[in-house]
Amino acid sequence: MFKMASGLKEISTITGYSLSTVSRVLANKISGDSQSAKEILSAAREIGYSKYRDASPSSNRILDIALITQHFSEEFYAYLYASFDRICAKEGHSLTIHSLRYNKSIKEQLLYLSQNHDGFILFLPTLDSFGYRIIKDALTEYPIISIAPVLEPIFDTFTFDSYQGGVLAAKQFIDCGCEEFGVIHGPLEKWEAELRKNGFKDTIEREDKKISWDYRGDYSFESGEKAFHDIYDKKISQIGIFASNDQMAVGFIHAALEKRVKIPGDYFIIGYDNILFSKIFFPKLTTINTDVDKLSSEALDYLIQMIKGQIKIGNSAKKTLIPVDLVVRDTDKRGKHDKQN
Amino acid sequence: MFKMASGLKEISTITGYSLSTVSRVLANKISGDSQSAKEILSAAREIGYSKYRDASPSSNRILDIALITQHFSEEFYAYLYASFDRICAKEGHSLTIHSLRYNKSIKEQLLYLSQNHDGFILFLPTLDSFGYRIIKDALTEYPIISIAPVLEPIFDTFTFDSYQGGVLAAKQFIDCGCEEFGVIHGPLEKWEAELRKNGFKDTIEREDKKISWDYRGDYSFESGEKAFHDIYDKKISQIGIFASNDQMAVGFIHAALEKRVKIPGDYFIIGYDNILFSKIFFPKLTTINTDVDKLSSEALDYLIQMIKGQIKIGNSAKKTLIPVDLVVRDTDKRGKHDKQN
DNA sequence: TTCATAGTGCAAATTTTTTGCATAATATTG
DNA sequence: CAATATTATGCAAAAAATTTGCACTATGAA
Repeated sequence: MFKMASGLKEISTITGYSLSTVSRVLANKISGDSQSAKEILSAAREIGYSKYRDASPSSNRILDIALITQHFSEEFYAYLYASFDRICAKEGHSLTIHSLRYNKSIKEQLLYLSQNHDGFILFLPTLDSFGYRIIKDALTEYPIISIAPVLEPIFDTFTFDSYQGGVLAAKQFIDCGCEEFGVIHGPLEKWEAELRKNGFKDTIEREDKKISWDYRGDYSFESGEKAFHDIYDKKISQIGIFASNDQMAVGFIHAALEKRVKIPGDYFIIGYDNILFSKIFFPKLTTINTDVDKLSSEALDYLIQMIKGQIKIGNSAKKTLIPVDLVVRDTDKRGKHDKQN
Repeated sequence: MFKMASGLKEISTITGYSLSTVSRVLANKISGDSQSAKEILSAAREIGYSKYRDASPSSNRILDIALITQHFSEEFYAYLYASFDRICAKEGHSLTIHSLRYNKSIKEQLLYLSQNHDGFILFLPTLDSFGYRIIKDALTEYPIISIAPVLEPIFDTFTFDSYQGGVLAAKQFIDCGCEEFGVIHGPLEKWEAELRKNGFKDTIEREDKKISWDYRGDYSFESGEKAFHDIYDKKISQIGIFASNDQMAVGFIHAALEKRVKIPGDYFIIGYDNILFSKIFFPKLTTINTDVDKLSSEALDYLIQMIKGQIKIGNSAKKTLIPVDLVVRDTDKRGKHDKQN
């Protein structure tokens, strides 16, 4: 098996500093910004000397950050991981990705991970407040942020401004002279789906108009198809529809095309997410785009400040909303030949 | 900051065994299968006692396995991660995912990771033999397997049987009475794309027929569209086409439908990968399915045996091919109402 | 120039880990 | 079933690793 003697002696040999100096750096008795400290910390990390993690988080040493989630076989997850990794690499830190196991205690798993990492980014959309509470209590003083949308955050949270997404969709329809409005909801239990819809609804109502059709979907392609059949049977048309995600929007369009219904024309639709297929398939979907790199970058900067002690870990959890933007393609009122933005 | 005294003393207190016993377990002087060893190793892992990794890899302790790749924002990566994680969870081990950084020495990054992990699964499709050689030399004796398709593997390698995929596609067309055959290649530098095509070609030629049209794509949706325009301009039709991946197949179909060309009917097409959209869009794509769970499971079992010393780490690299299967949907000759399999 | 501060190495002090020895528990064999 | 290995265990001594007191050096501010 692969062996590597680890200890102060080895670090001392590698760096050329005496045992005492090495010891003091690792015990935080020498400022982490000094030349010696940098060399010693980097050597310590390299040989895997574990006590190094307690040392000088305020210094410029490489930080080990864990993104903690539950894997899901969806494009979005691949995007999220790639984005966080890219941003993390830019800052010179190291990112590892972990999926929580349901058959084991969450607390135990996180306690273990906290040994090898300097801070956590949580993305646990299915965890409830109770679960977050347990984590908070198990790891007081440990730097943790969350990027999952929740109503009452326990940790400082960075999420997309879903409400604003709904507002943008509504404004676009209104600007284009739409008179009728409809909504395809996401699943009830998803907090961000609720916000998307509310942003849309509130904006429409502020203009003294109202939502004349709605349908409760579950984010799936199939539920988008069903939504179309619902509205088609009701013989409603000439309506601007906001779907809570692109999959449902694409499902809606797909079902519509089979019935030779025109989009845009008979129906106008705006989705949410800007998935790969929304820009490939015809007609190209107008949608709300989320800038994942921006989320990663803000979240990471904040976490790093926390780790370095520049932000203290408190009990109140602040929420930061990352703006989203409208990508005008072909399915909103204006159609292909009259773009804006 | 979060603190946790670590040392034999603490482990001794937790488990109730004497310091000597704890020391001996961690130094492999007591068989890893004994009751005491299990308790001590598990406590050691929990408190993050680093030397525990040198101890008893042959025992039943939880193994920490690293999946090492370069993140990419594609559905497939999310699938791969989720699959490996699921299988790993089933075996009771822990998986972490890491993306290599290009601006830093690969050797250094892997040496660091080897400190905290018991073995590596490499998925580095863009790495050349030279790069693999460096890794092998830096980590002799360390358990590593690869799941990236290469011609001359340096590490024991598990990949899908791409060649067989091509064979299956060819057989399906032949069984359906196709007389003309075409291919949309993947990019030249991708070894598995070459295999897919060769399996198809060789099978066709064994029947004394030949490929009458081919097109070099790059795996993208757009190159599938271009492929259609190429064949359409050449006025070839009534031909069975094997695309090296689903994205190109879907692009081809999409372009064809815009020209009111019939699929199946004028063209028959089989893709490769079985991506989500291939089963959603109309016409539903006949394609080659890869069983990612099977790959994960075989690869992982093998790696675990390596870690436990049941398979010795040698210099010759063996290749294991995981079978693939044909998913008959609507775009091959038989069409919707006459399925087989 | 003088003083304060931070970093350094040596060697002594302290803490942590390993090991020799005696004994207990368990498995193996005739 | 007794006799004999084999393995696990704890205590205390030995060894190894880490920390700290002290003296000294370099650097920057007053």
